[in-house]
Amino acid sequence: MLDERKLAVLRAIVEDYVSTNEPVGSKALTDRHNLGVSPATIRNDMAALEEQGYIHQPHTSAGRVPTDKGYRLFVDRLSQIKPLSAAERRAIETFLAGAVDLDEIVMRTVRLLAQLTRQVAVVQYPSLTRSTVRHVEIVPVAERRVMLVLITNTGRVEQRVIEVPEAVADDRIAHLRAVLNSCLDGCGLSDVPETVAELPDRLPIEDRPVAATILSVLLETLVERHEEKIVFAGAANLAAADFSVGLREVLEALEEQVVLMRLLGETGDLPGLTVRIGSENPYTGLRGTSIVAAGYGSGDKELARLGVLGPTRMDYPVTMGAVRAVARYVGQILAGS
Amino acid sequence: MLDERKLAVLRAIVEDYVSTNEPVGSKALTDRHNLGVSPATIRNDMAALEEQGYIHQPHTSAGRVPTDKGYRLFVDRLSQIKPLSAAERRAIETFLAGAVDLDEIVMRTVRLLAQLTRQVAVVQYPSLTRSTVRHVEIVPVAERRVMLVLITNTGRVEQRVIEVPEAVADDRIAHLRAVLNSCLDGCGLSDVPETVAELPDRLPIEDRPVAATILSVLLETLVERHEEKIVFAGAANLAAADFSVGLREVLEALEEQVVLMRLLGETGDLPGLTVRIGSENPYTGLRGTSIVAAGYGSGDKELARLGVLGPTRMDYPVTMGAVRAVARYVGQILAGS
DNA sequence: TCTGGCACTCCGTGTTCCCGAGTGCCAAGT
DNA sequence: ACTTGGCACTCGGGAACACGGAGTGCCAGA
Repeated sequence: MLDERKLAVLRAIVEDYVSTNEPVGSKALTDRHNLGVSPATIRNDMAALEEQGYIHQPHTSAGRVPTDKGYRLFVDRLSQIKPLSAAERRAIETFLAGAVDLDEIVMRTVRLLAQLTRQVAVVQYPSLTRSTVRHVEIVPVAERRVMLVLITNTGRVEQRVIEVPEAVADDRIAHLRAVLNSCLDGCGLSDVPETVAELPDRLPIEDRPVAATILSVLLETLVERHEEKIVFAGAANLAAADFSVGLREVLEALEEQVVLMRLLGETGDLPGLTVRIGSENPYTGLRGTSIVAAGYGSGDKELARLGVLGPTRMDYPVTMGAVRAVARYVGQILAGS
Repeated sequence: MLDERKLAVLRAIVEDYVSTNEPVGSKALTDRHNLGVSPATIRNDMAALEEQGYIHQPHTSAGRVPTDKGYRLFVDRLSQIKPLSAAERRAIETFLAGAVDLDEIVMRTVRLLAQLTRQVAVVQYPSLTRSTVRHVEIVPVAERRVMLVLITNTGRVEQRVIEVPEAVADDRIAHLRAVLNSCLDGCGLSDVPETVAELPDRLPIEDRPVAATILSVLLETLVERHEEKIVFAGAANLAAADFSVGLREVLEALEEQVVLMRLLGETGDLPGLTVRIGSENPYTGLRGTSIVAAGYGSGDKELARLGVLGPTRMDYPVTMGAVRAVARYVGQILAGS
């Protein structure tokens, strides 16, 4: 049904269209790729490809343009992820290595990815729920106020100011802190509620009200932040691409955390690398855009996701290479810090 | 030179042009505003205004459009800041009140401002150097690693992982923490270097190398963050405005922290409220845009700035009202937290 | 100093026309 | 059974053109 040559034609169409941004005709194809056959033959193949929905012509007497289905086939079977050049890899390393805290790692990552791919980059903060507790700190800041600081193994820091029901002496705070830490050190965040459940019973009775208040805030912190934080960068690249129409919608989608979450979120077929092409993606305002996303994390567990968003007409092999590489490096950085 | 009526004409031109986005002619003016004179008279006034550079006609036989100089006069002398409606004020309060930490306050503020003005909002994080130390925490995280956490009175938290030259027992850490806090509590961040300078001398000699390491990181943290953090939101509003040309440049400027800093930074004439119109602003890519900015802070000292950026053709009275109001509310929230 | 009248200037829109790229199909060739 | 060259056809997009209308500047009169 789709012999070898038809696939080659499709591949050539995608490549040419991506690089020229103009519908590609049979003549141009035989000129730029040596397919060894005449334009007429190509036309027959193109008719077949169109018949099956892989390409489409905007008007009679125009060249062909790949459809979403065509891109899909291209990504799945006709292309190979293009690794980064050594120079690019070095650039990534040096650029990311300079970051001093989590905020900066994320910030640098998203900028790097935007610059590397010349598209909009999106990075999700490492998930709280999948990381583990490194330290819990309780700090008195006023007579009846304490600050709770939670530090995770990914370097994330959460803090809350808590009103406690009564003034508490410093040594009692210190004791509570010690107990908490001995319980929670290394504990997965999703296991915290369980671990903490019967903790008040092990405390002197007079400390229980305070402890309960603090613990409830701690638990709240965990669930509240389950809706993750996401940042993006490179919006200027959108304007550069000929996004004349729909730019508005795309920008709006980018500012909706929820939409972004869903785009990055649902994981795909390839191990770790998800490509969602045009109409495949769940949000109607993004019909004309594709998403290339990957999970990242320290070690083997996926902490969060990152990716880029660009016009359907993007250079998939290069983009996929960049996303995969950046995801790996960020993982390493997080593991090492 | 500019009598009362000419000013009225200028005001009318600005108002009409802002609302219709089309060059406004003498006929339209007499129709929409009752100026009590005929179109011919208006034409004479317009000729005078053009002569002096307040308005400009794109082509012969087109209406007039305000120049930057015209907008400037309008802002300075012809308009009054328009206060928000009660409903809007309530909306601000409830929206900002829900924030739990500094990140969220800033995030909500920038979104709120974008939504309120339908333009791009820009918010600078409260300056570290102008705030004071609320607490310093030193937390051992591994054999030879400690985490330094600095909490300021604005709720900002900075943390750094530090490699120390030798393993340090917990009680020595605790002692160092106590000393640090007793020195620094309430200390203005800019005074920290001085305050801390001779601190190692007051410690047991064996603690000094460790203390020195930690202190140097602490000082580094202070200066590093002097280049402030800035966020923006509402880019979609740019696309909605008819920014057909230059959108690219504007988006690029928005992603350049440095440019944003300068835009917000230099404070202007009105107490706390800066308006920079079109070519008045320092960055060439932003020729077609105006910035309305204000300082905000808890109490009377200005911690940082916020503002909006939009086309020169913006509704200045309303925008200025919104910016001023939001700045005030954020100040209150920060003071109260 | 204001006003009505008048000739003039262009912008934007709509129309028409034409060129060229690209197609589909067919008949002939391998 | 494919492939190929030839050919008529289609249609989009740019150039040329005309025209209506909004707006102007200027002048003479009130």
